[in-house]
Amino acid sequence: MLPFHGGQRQDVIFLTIKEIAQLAGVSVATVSRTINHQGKASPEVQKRVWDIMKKYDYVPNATGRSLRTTRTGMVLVLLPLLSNSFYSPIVEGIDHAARQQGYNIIVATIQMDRATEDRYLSLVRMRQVDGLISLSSTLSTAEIQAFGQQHPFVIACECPQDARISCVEIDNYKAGYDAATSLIRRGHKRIAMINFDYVSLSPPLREKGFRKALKDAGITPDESLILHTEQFDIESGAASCEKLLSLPEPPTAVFCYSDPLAIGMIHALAAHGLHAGKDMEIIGFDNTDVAGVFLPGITSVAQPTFDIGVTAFGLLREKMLDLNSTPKRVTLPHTIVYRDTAKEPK
Amino acid sequence: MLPFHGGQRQDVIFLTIKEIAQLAGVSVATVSRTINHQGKASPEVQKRVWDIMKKYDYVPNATGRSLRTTRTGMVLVLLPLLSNSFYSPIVEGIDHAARQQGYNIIVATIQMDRATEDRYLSLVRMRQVDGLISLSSTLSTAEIQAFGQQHPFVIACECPQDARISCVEIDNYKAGYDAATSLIRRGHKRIAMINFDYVSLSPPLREKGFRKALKDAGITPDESLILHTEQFDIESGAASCEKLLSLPEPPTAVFCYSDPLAIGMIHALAAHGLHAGKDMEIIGFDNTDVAGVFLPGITSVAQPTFDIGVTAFGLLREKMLDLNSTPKRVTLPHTIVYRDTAKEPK
DNA sequence: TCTCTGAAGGTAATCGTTTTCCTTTTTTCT
DNA sequence: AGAAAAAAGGAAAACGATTACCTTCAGAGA
Repeated sequence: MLPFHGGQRQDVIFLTIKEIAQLAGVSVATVSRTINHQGKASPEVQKRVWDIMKKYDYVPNATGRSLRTTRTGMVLVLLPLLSNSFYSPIVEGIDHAARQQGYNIIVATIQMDRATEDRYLSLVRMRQVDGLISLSSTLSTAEIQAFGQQHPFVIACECPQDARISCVEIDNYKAGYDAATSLIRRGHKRIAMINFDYVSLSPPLREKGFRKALKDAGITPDESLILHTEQFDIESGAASCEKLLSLPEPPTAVFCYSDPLAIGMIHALAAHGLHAGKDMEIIGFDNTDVAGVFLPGITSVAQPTFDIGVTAFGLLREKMLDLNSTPKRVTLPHTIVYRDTAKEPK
Repeated sequence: MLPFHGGQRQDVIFLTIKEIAQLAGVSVATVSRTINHQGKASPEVQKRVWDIMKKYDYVPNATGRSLRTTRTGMVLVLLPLLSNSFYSPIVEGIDHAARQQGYNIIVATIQMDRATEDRYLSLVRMRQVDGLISLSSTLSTAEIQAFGQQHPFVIACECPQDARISCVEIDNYKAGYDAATSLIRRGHKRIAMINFDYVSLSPPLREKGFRKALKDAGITPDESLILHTEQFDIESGAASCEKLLSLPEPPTAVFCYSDPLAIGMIHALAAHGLHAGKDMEIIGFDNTDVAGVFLPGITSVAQPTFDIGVTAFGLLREKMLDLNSTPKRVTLPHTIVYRDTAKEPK
């Protein structure tokens, strides 16, 4: 628990509802009711109050209001980091939905650091915000569930299977299956996967789907073609590419866990005088904006990011209205955006 | 002014300081003083209070606290949009500095929409946050100044020349001068500039610096080589490139207002079978993360983003401590990061 | 004329803290 | 030992809104 050293703002004068009431010659109740459009006051009185408020540039104090109503109108969104264009449209979706219900969202990054995450979780506990949407958490399943029991809390994109909490995500198993199938239908037989190996939930699911697709097509997965990296960044992609190229029989297509991995692949191929899309087909994941901008354009599995955001807020809203409502689990459909590095089959 | 419909959170029970006091057999004053490390209570009493708080998982209510102290410990950061990697490190810098002073930052995007911006400005007016750092505003100079007089408010990156308000930015004139000079020293004589033409403050400054560098080198700026675009995106870059290539005597080097413009140039060159860095040298701006990732690597003018963030919070802190302190204007140094599209001179 | 109803509006309690005064007890100094 | 000072802790007044409850008054219906 942090100490709190109050530093006042005594330097600027501003009016309270009491003074507005005095100036308008009515009671504070009437002013409050006027502000909140609760009728009760006659039109003439309301007009007088509005005029005074405008004249003196009155703005109600959010803190006083929140204390009384036990609601702040703010929702916290936690991201791992800001500089990942995958999250932006999700946040926009949340914001869009929140705004329609009169909420403001605030965004904070946890930098995948537990202490930082705790600092922001305590904003919820202290009721400085009304609810929380987390796009990536360092919490254990048990902790997630416990927190969700105490506060409106929704998870997007990385939902623990067994936590009783509202969440929204794509079907990662199916996404892996679809990506592999797409490459198979292009005629590839030796297909690699570069997977992310951190304690994260989606990688094993995508890999399972990937393997199943191969088996369904009568291809036995070659373990030397399934690599795991500790980061999903460009360097890891390049390193993995080198490994694959040094095999006696390199793959002709690769499914990457992320777009940066795909970019690393392309870099490494270029260093060998090879071209992604011609000498090797590549599919990335998340359809981040660089995928559409890169040369060559990167084929990528796209998540319905904006909808994920909208849905997440909807789920949170239910929880804010009734904390005891039963948690919902929503799955949204993904797509594959075909560009240069892997053409559309057929 | 928005009405406010209180929706209660009656469903979950939690303790107040009063109940903690009762359970510990002390007064609320003692509990409060213990929480805030204000001494006064004996060590034994303090321990008893901490134990009770831990046992019952007590967390002080931020709203009650804020109402009394007139401070929320939150600072609002306004961005144009989230999906621009230029802003991320600035926000990280702000966050870093804020954290050291016990503040939390919250990020919101204004989507370059006045109504949206107003909604967030009213968070400041309602005192739901203690201060505001804006990385891009749709407000007029007069409005900016007025707001800065009433609330702690700092601007970063795009500071109106004549507003009396604290701000931090680079020297855009010098940045334009340096970029041009770099190309001149590489031996180029026909140097183009693709500038941004929106009501923004930095474009004319950078252009002035660009022109001055040419003149200082004895080169008369060729007006057909100085283009203005309404967006600073990839499409505009490609379109501008086409224009330049269709000239009787195309330039051999280009200075772009942004990295996306540079990427557009590269795309268009590639479409003509030309290579950026070989057939034409290109310098972008902001050193966004795609610049380092792209093939070829994009040479770009880099702003000291993290430091801009740290400095911005420092300036805001001064204003939060004393709203009447005289505004400061800070200029930080830029650099040029050389990659493939324009080699370092000499 | 009398009662009843609804509208208009005021009074004061309340939300959960922090902090200003107090009072009481203990320690220190002479 | 006695006075002064310091330490420990409590009671209650803020902070600025919302709202439950009450009062007054005008008009309707009998």
